Amino acid sequence: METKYDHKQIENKWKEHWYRDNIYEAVDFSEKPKKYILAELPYPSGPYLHAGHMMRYTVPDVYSRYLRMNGYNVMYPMGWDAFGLPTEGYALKMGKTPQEVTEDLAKGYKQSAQDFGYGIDWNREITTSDPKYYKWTQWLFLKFFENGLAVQEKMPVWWCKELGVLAEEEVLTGKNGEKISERGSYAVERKMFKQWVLKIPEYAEKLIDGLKETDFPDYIKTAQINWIGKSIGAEVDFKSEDNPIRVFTTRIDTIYGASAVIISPEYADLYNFVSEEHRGEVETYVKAAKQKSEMERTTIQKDKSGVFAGTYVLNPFSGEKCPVWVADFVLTTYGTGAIMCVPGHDQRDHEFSVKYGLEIRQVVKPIDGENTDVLKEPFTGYGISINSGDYSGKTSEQVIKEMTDKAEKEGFGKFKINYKLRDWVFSRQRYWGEPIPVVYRQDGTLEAVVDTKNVQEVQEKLPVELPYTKDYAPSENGRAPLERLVDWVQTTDKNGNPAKRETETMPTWAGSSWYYLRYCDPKNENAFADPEILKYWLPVDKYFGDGGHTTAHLLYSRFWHKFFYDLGLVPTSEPYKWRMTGGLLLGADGQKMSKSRGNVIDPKELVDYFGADACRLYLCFIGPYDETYPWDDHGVKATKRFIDNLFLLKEKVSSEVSAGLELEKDYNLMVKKVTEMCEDLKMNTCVSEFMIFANAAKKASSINIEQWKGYIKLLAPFIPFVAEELWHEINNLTGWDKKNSVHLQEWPKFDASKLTENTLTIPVQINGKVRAEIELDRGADEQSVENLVRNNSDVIKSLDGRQIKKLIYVKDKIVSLVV
RNA sequence: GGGCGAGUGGCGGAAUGGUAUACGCGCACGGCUUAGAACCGUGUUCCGAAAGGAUUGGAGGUUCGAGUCCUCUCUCGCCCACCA
Repeated sequence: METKYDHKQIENKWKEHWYRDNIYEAVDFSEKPKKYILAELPYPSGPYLHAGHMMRYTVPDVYSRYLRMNGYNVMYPMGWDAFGLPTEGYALKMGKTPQEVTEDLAKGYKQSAQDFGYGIDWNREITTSDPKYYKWTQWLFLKFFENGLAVQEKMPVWWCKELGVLAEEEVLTGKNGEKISERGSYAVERKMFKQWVLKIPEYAEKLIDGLKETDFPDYIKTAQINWIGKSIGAEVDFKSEDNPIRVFTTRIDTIYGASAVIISPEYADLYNFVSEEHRGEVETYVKAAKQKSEMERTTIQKDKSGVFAGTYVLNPFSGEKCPVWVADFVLTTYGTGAIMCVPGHDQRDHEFSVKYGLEIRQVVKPIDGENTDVLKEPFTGYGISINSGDYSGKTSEQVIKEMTDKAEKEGFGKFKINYKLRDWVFSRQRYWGEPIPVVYRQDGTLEAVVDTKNVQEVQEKLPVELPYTKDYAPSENGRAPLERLVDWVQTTDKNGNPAKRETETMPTWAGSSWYYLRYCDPKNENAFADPEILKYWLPVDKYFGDGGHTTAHLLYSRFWHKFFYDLGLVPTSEPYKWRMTGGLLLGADGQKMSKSRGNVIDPKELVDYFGADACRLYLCFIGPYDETYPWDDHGVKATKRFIDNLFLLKEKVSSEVSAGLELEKDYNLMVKKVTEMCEDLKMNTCVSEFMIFANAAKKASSINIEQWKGYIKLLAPFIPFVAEELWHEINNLTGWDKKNSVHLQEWPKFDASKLTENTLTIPVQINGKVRAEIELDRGADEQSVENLVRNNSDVIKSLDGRQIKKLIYVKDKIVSLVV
């Protein structure tokens, strides 16, 4: 295509100046007000940033450039989340070590971010796999350890032989309901393993409460609240000759309707509740359930199954005998692993009871007295208790309180809050991650490598460096690869006795849980960050990231932050003030980009061919940030054409006083709108405004030089290279001086007096339909407008003799007639 | 099954309760070209020759006035999924 400028030459020239002089520097303690704009850091997994990254980082870059020109001290940092599976996977594929590829990939990513002209302060670049960085990841981990929030627990975890242990969040449900790994789509199964876990449920309440302090959009708040899954209820014992069975319920008030107590197949002392005669049957069932759990237990089974255990327990309120059943729809990992089955008032219990012929009894009736048939359909709402002894006639809320109190007083139960949020499995049987800085003493007990408060010890012994090895591939047996480095594993404890190092490593999430803190003070060797500097920069003002991270990364890092806040390590109780989730960029065919489909967009090719500015402008123009779009070559061509036209418009610029008069309104309106839209992050409509002005300017006889300068400044955040070029040209700046960069200039202002005209045309509606237009003076009074309307020929024609019953005049906007 | 979000031209999309379809793509016609590409100009929601009429997934409602607010309903997307 024909082009009016040599984008390569322009880009190379300005890139060189900008980054050498670090014009996008974020200054600690600057007098200017600060803005911390953050976009999730990428994990290096290819030689160049991919198209999705461009989509993720361009709008935040435009926004931070806008803020910088508006007088803010802006930090828009970038780093590389190099530890973890993506980079390790890439290294395995390339037959190199992760260390080697990380260095190359980080270089390539940095280069591509600069090719795109991102306004990043590169003095703050970080890499999570850099020992200087993960020294502090380890130190922070030890804070959790010292405070009992990082512990080892034997627990069922997702496991697959390709990847080892996976976190709940790394497992997805496949097309047929089978569980697969997020990465690689391998079949996963449940296994019992001793695992490091972070006790995030201890912060469940604070994580819910803290949302109030943020300006997150509601859908993100709700997603987090739902994920945490708070349930208020009670635990109650059903007595037996042996130990009682304790159940968790949110509806203790329905206990008179309990037809059974159901325990999960993995229930700890299950066989205490199985009679001799039912033992065989139960064993078969438990075995089958286990099989299922190892294969595809979670295949969506609306179909419930279970077996009678042959024994009975006593309902603590009614004193009735209650049969004990075993069923795999009851989860071991939630509540107590046992439930009371109330078929009249719970959907699942209803299905189960219908299938096995258990008694269905109504113990709550709707408050409005409507008839319900619990035999057909359970009634799950609150209402009035019936058939419930002394409790009958009282409201559900009342009964819940009274029953819980009684259970507590008499010692057979208690008030209880449960959360769906589980312990965060924090160890991985992989090589490429932060070594967990703990040793096993000879007696098998654990010891932290250092006392985090002992400054000298920290400097001497952290980080526990990940030993270099070419033999880093995951083990067939799922054991940690570091176990194979026998010499490394051997160490000593604090007392000089032989000890063994922990060989498991932290998950990818570790480094990214606190990276936004490190950006504030990235080179600090004595602390993860200086408290005073953190106080200056925190919280993050705007956080842009991936939709998939709403319940994983975003929750994790809030958890870390809140814990650090409790320790007095960070100055704010929340890390992020505001969050926006970005959409995806699809291939031109509307499908997710993938090599197998052959629809992958290569940003390097695009930048080479169209230039960075055209690509940036297209990504802004394509639509709102949080939506998903297919790539469209025609779209970039259009933005490229727009930039080309700037080089034609340039010829019309004049410094004559009379120049550009006809554009005054267009220009001022554009400044006003673009300013407001940038504030609202509506970059797509900003581009429309630029085009509208260009269209008007094309028709105008001349453009005033001041208008042109303002236009270039408005364009600067969007097309930084061309803007810099045009700025230097119009100002006759021949050499480079940082302070003359367009990106450090002040944002244009608009003249409100140029926006309004004295006469305007407004529509006249008759019964809701526009029938005429009238011309009037701005601010005209109702009487004069009515005269205009009544004498308007179109109105007279449309009225066709009918009388005006009512006239509504919205000043300077519209006239509405009712006839 | 639950939660959240969204439905506007052939397409991406725009619209503080106040002239729906801005801006761009595509398309059509014209110009420039030996020709094509590129570029430039004009037009382009639909029906209709026009006058006019219809139109924001569908059905109701509130209002002088609804894409926007309320109720019901359909479809799609994302997240979660037996959490007692």
